Amino acid sequence: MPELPEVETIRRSLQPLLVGRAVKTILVRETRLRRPVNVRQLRKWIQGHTITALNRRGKYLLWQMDNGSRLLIHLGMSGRLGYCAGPEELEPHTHLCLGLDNGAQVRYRDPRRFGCVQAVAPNERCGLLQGLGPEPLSADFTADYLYDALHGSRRPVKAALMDSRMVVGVGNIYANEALFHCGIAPQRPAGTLSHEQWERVIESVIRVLQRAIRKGGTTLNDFRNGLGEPGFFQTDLSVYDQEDQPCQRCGRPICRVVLQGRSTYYCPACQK
DNA sequence: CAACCGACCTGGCGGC
DNA sequence: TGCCGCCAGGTCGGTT
Repeated sequence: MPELPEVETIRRSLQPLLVGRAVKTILVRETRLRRPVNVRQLRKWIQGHTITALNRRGKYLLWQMDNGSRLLIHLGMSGRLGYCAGPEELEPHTHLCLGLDNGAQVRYRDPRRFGCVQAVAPNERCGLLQGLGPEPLSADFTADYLYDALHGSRRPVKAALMDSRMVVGVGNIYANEALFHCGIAPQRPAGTLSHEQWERVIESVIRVLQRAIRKGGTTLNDFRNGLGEPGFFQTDLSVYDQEDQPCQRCGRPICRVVLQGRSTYYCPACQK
């Protein structure tokens, strides 16, 4: 479900409600996520402490606590975080409930259980965050960097964009969309792009992510922000899930192929 | 070693 | 109506 714009949307919706609040109770109803939830660590480092900031790194949400620890949450494919002001009925697949000092709860739901919830001790470096590439909306995401890093690479440019060691936060939807907007074919070997083409790729990635954030993310099925509200970027999708639909630029049908085991959409006429 | 591929899960949908 | 196969926004570890 969530790529960078969706995680950022959740972050922005929850931040004003969480910062300054203490986590009083932690209820873990299911520990079998992608990696087992370590309940002891959660109680030790998170329970009883106050949230000082809500940050994001790629697709990870990072709750900064006043003792220097962090609560790291990844939503996988189907994860949701929801703020409940009152004692609403628990929805299915609610694996974690964090009770706040104002009586509200933050609930983590994840039917497929591909997500991750982990407490990181103060000053501990978290393995999951090691080796991540630059943020696409930061000054580190440059054509120089990508041109050098992918020089000589024969892997498809789309695979490179979706590799979190290259750049974080770009998933299947936005990789497809960005490549359409800069006119580069997804299967094009990354090492064949010129410096100027990387500049256009970067410009497209940034623009599509920013527009998606402005629209509150893409709700294909079930994405909701922390307040339960959907996003609206799905109406702006140019190629993702648009097989056989006319290309916006040339009118020829959008093609779907499978690349790296992922559905890949593009216009063979407009993208070279 | 870069690059590919299956595995991890549940739910929803289309086809028969 | 119901069953079956396929597909899904993401990683990661093992294999080639």
